[in-house]
Amino acid sequence: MPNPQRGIQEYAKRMNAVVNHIDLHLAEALDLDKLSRIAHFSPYHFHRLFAAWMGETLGEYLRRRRLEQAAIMLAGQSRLAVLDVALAVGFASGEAFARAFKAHFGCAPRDWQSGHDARWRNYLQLRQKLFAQVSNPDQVRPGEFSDHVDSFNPETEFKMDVTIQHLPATKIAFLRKVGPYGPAIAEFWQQTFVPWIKENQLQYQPIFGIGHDDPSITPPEKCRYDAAVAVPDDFVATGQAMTATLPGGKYAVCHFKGGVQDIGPAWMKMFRVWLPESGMQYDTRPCFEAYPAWIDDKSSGGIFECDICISVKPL
DNA sequence: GTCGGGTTCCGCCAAG
DNA sequence: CGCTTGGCGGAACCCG
Repeated sequence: MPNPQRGIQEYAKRMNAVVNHIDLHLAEALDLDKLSRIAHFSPYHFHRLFAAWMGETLGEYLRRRRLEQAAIMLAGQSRLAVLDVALAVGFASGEAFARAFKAHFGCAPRDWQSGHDARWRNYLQLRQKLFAQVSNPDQVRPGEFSDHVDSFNPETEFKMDVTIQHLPATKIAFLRKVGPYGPAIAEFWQQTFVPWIKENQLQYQPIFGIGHDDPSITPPEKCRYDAAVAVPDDFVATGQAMTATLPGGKYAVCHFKGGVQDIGPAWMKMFRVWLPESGMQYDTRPCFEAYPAWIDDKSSGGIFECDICISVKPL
């Protein structure tokens, strides 16, 4: 009779297909009927399974994803029209969007947008002050930068010299972690992902860390992270692993070298400082960190290198 | 896997 | 002028 382990993997595969489809087609009309067909379940059965699997109903998840995408777009592009953002994330009217946004984030879309704009203008001014005082670092009072984004390690080389690259689509196998970003990610690599890629003889393939959510917007316990490795087209996933295709297309690529505590702030800087000034806008394809291949002593001393890749499209 | 009913929330019109 | 809020009918969702 059927193996229960197989059953769980089959459910995971179907649920994952739906979640993937939602992220890639956020702007389209996605109702229960359509998504349940993708999952190969009947609508009503699917609804229950999804809620049990994800900890929120399909409707709640879909609305949350749309609002979070919108929040990212608004925070990064201060001149984007609210209505355009609403349509881009799949709301069919600006009114419904404004209401849902306020209910979720506690403020109107426009206030969120201008608030972020003001915060980051302020941040840029403080940063210029810091650079002006670089010959006399003692004059920078401790606590002047209270926000976590300012905790750059001097060892860190992060110059934001960004190039726009056209990356090819890549077949990947990945292990997903849902939970707070930060130290838990490093632990996840060491204890779960690295053993898995070694078992599968994949340690010399390009690898990727895919952060699907912005931790300043998505609740920490809902943040999704994929540790991924490039695989052949005919690769069959083993264990908890899933396969997917990393979409090709335009990415803003920037090299990072530094401590694990600085990678988060580097992402923030890219999104909130570089992106608004770039003439590009964030696209809904996933963003990721790219590593040429696994190196055993990669994180020795806490210093590592990677390329930060942000999916973009012209304004 | 299916059905039905209560409820929420969307989408349109209008005004602030 | 674009965005937000309020009212309202109806569709979609949610859950027993």
